[in-house]
Amino acid sequence: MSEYEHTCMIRGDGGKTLRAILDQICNKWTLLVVATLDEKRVRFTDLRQQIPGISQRMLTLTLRNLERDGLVSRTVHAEVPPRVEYKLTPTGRSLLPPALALAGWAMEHVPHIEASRVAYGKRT
Amino acid sequence: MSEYEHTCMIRGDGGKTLRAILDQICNKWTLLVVATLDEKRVRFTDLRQQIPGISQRMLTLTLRNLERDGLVSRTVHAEVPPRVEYKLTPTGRSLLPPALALAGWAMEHVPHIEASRVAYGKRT
DNA sequence: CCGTATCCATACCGATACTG
DNA sequence: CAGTATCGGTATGGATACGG
Repeated sequence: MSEYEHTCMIRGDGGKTLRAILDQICNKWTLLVVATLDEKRVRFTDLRQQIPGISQRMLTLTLRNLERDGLVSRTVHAEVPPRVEYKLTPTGRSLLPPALALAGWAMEHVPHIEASRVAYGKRT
Repeated sequence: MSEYEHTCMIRGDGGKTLRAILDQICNKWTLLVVATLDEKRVRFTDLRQQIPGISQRMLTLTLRNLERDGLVSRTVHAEVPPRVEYKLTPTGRSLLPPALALAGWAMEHVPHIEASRVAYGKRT
C-alpha cells in the first residue's frame, strides 16, 4: 500500500473511529506494555518490574484495555500464590512491528529533539 | 535492526526520556497533523479543515510543540490577510513512515477491535 | 500474588471571547 | 486569517489502603 493511500485512510471516516483507536493505542503505557510483552508470556509482577515507573493501577488498566481490544490474552493459573500470565494475541503481535518502528524512531531522534527544544527555548 | 534490539531500546534508558518523547508524538492530535501535512506546505486554516474535530486551540498547540521539537517549520508571509504555512522538516518527514504504519495498522484492525469490545462487554 | 477501591492533584482540551 | 487568553468540565494517573 502506498503512503498516499495511507494518508487517505487516516482521514477516511472523518477521523472519528480511527482517532478513538489511535488514542487507545498511543497512550502513556500501551505501546510500552506491548513492546515489553513482545513474544513472551509474562507474569503481572515481572511486567511491572520491566516497565520502570508504571503503577500497579495503570498496569492493570492498560492490560484490561488491551484484553478488551483482543490484543492481549490473560491466563489465570489455579495455584497459591496465584499466577496470572499475559501474552500478545496474534492481533497484538501484528501491532509489534509498527509499535517498535515508532519507538525506534523516537529513540533515534531523542538527541535531535532535545537539542531543538533547547534552541527553541533560547529564541527571543 | 532486529526487533530484539528495538525491544531493548524501548527500555534502554529506564524509559524516562523515551517515554517523554513518545508521549509528545502519540498524543491526541500530533500523528494526525503529521500525516495530514505529509509532503505538502499547508496553511493553518486548510489544516484545520482537513482534520475534522480539531479546535483552533489544539491545532495551534500541536503545531507549536512540533515546531519546538524541530519536526515542523512555520513560515509567515507578510501579506494581508496574513498567510502562515506549515511544512514538515526532514526530521518530521522521517516520522512519516512509522506514523503512517501505525495509522494503517489501526485502520486495518478497527473492525476486529470493535468486535472484540462488543464481545468483552457481553461477558458475564 | 494479583488485583480493586478510593482519594486527590494535575493535565488535557473544548468553548468562547478577544486581538493584530 | 491566524492566532492568544481565559474558564471550566472531564480524563488521567499517582498514592494509598484494602480484599481474594
